[in-house]
Amino acid sequence: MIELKQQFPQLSESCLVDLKEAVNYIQTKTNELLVREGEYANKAFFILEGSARAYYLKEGKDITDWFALENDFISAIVSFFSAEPSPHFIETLEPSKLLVISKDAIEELAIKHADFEVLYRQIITNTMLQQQRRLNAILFQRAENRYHQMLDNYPGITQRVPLTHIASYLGITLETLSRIRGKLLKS
Amino acid sequence: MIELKQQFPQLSESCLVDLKEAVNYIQTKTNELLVREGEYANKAFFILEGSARAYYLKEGKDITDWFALENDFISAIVSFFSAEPSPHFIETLEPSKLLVISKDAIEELAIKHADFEVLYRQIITNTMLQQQRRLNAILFQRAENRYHQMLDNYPGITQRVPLTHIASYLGITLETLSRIRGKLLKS
DNA sequence: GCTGTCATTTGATATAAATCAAATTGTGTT
DNA sequence: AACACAATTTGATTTATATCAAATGACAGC
Repeated sequence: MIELKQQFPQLSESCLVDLKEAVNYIQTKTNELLVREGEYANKAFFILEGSARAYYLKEGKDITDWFALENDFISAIVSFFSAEPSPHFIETLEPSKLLVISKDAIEELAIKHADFEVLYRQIITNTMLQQQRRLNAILFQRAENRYHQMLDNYPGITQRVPLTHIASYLGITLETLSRIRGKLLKS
Repeated sequence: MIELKQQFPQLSESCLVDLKEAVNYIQTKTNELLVREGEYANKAFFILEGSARAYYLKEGKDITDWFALENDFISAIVSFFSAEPSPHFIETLEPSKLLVISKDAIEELAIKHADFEVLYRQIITNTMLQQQRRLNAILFQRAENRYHQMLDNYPGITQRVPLTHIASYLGITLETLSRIRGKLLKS
């Protein structure tokens, strides 16, 4: 409870009480699957500690679609929001502590508590805006700039996450990323 | 009123009454600016007839970021949702009939009417999912496939919108698009 | 401390698409 | 119809990044 209050100070007491009822707390090791491809992934995860990624397999290749670090939400958004089987897997990238909440519970909370509804809408909106930025980066920036931008947004990510995942997230190959990093060292 | 009811059959009568109060009806010619760069673009537009695009100027180049046809919403999403000055312009692409509604009015309606709130959240969610698809297309599909996908999603768009805009939306140059179209004719 | 496996780097070549430049087609206006 | 101007096509060359292939580095388990 105290924890939730710190994480979501904008929520009212009564909302926090109901939220506490609705969430489950779990702990994981590295590389534990939270969502599998094909599932109806009606759960969202909030990362208290550790990290996770959403990814999918495209012609056998593992493509990271989303990273989440501390205080981020992560879900298999396609399945979560459109109630289709998930194209995404979600896995932890480090030993992690997570809160889990079902979509039904979220919708209930949103109906009952206006402040929760605002938060929910904000999270969706922020996700959309972040995708907007990512789209922009991929359309109009060189691989090198995208990598630097990523370092700005997630400092230290290269120490926490294998480079393959970072490369596929940036839409480049592992080799290209390696060359970019190599060039950086010299200058 | 009758019009609104047809456009939004999921909304309750009382909500439709308030919505009617909140919207303005406007008619435009081709290439009329609805939003200018730098504005605080706190308006959303619903297209009854015609079409519009959101675009921005990137190093002098005109980049289309979003198309809207009949029954689509369009807004300068960055400014609309984050209350920053808009990087986007919005202009009509054909003579159009539009509904205009302010963000404040939307927020009020969302507080007062749960059904409107659901609709609002759905629109944001759909925008996010569409961006997800677009990102995917740009990351993993050839220019040629992206063009065909666009034709599937917006049949007849090439007759309604200059190719430059379609090219920049797809993240390719006008010349490349022209070659793709040329190749298509031969096969 | 060695060994095997996975992660990363480095190298050579191929390719989709960009860029630069010019030609052609289309369109609206007096 | 003739003109100007915008939209589109076509051509030659360049470039960023992918792909294929091999070498090196790092680290977990014996």
